[in-house]
Amino acid sequence: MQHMARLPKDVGHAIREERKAKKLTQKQLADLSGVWQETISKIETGAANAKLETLFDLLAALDLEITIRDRSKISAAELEDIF
Amino acid sequence: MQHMARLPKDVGHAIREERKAKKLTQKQLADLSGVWQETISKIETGAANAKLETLFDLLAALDLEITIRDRSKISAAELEDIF
DNA sequence: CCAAATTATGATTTATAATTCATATTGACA
DNA sequence: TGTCAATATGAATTATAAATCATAATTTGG
Repeated sequence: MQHMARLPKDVGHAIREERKAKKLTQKQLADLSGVWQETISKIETGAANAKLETLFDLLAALDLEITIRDRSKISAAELEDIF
Repeated sequence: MQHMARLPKDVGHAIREERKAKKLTQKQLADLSGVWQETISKIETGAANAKLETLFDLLAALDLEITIRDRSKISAAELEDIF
């Protein structure tokens, strides 16, 4: 799955979905990433405005990365249909 | 162009390239985004670990967005060749 | 090469994220 | 529905990003 994000809360949603897809609890992700469970909770619920380093720590633990691109590009949903 | 990012400094490089591609100075981007020129400089040179809100302010001003996806997906370079 | 524009750096202050601890709330399921 | 696991919340402290100002260094065009 691919997640488009334009606001911090979009990132929280993506993290939560990917964590659940990998069947991890917040505590397990905390142990894998070095980020506290409480911090993960706040990021996932949108109550936080994380730093990039924190985000990348979480993405690395979930084997994810981000790409930066024009908003006009083909949508994630369309890409999913192709690949 | 599409930029893959796994570390904060990758984000700085992407911002700088996209700003230059759009022929904007740091000051102009500052005025567009509400982020200070000094802050943009520090992010672009990798001397900063920005917050998500700051990143999204810059991306919006540059008409960019991010996507979050598995690291194993087809590479940005390959996608570029297709679209 | 000079001058102006652009970018970078450093210090200080202010705002806020992350950590830490404690505990409350919610969710899963026997 | 009672219990344990999982998640959320809140307070206090610590760490650090952003804002702000000043100015130095670098780049660019004439």
